[in-house]
Amino acid sequence: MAVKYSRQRQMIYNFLMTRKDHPTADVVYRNVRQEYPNISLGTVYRNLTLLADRGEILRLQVGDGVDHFDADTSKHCHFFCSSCGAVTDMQLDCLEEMLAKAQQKSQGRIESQSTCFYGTCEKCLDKSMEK
Amino acid sequence: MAVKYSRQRQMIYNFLMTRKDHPTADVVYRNVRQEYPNISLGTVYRNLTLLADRGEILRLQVGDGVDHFDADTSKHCHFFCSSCGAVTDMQLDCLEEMLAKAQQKSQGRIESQSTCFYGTCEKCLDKSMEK
DNA sequence: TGCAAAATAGTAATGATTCCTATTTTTGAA
DNA sequence: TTCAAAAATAGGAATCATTACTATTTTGCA
Repeated sequence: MAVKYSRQRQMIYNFLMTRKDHPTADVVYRNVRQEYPNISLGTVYRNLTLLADRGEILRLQVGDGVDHFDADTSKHCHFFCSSCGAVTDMQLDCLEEMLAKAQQKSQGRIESQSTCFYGTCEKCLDKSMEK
Repeated sequence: MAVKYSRQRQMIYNFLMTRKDHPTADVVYRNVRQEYPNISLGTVYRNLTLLADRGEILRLQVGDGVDHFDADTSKHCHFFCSSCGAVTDMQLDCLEEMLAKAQQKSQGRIESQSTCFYGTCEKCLDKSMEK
């Protein structure tokens, strides 16, 4: 099943590259539709899954019941604000080391890792101060 | 909304304590039903959510589309085998340190962390060797 | 250019989880 | 112990993110 080019997939990927807020499939759909009005939601889902399966993007699950997508496939962590639902990047330099340690401890083969921190983001902290 | 005792919740929690394989709500339901035949699936979901919200159990999302639950709330990581779907525990000693580093880097308040490794477990590696 | 493989749009189906409501259980106080 | 308010339950309906289906269109190689 060789992958063939499609304008829709290109637009989905391009859109994802412009965003650092880890949009959901529905957000991708609503945005791409502005430029390409009759793209279908199914196409968005199918292509996000295809891109994720091929390792070109990341699928994130942060616990809000919806999958998020990230065009940045470099090793990094995420932070989920349980107050506003924002998903942000976090760079931590110990990830390589952590993966190595895990591989040592495991009898299986470890291929990837995902870390998410939970709490309240700066903006939401400030807002709760104001009250 | 004070929490009142219920036999159903007690059985759900007791069952979860006996298991180290991080069962899903449906697995909890099917097992608890053996001893308490007319418990309802909604009750299982409601209580798992209540227990998780109160921090007495953990809700895990490993990417298979279903939530898993863990009665072990101590700091540890998980490993998800993408071949058989098993979820196992992994002890890594760098978690405290990692949380501290993350808190340093973040302007927000970090409350918890979740790490999952992905790959193929020992059993599945062995099976694929046999062929 | 012609054609098989792949992709799409649009819609229906799935399935985990949540919601709803009448009834039952729990628990603190009289 | 009895009573009543608050909380919980069973059972079923509803939700909603995601996937599956199918007729049609697009892609890309020979």
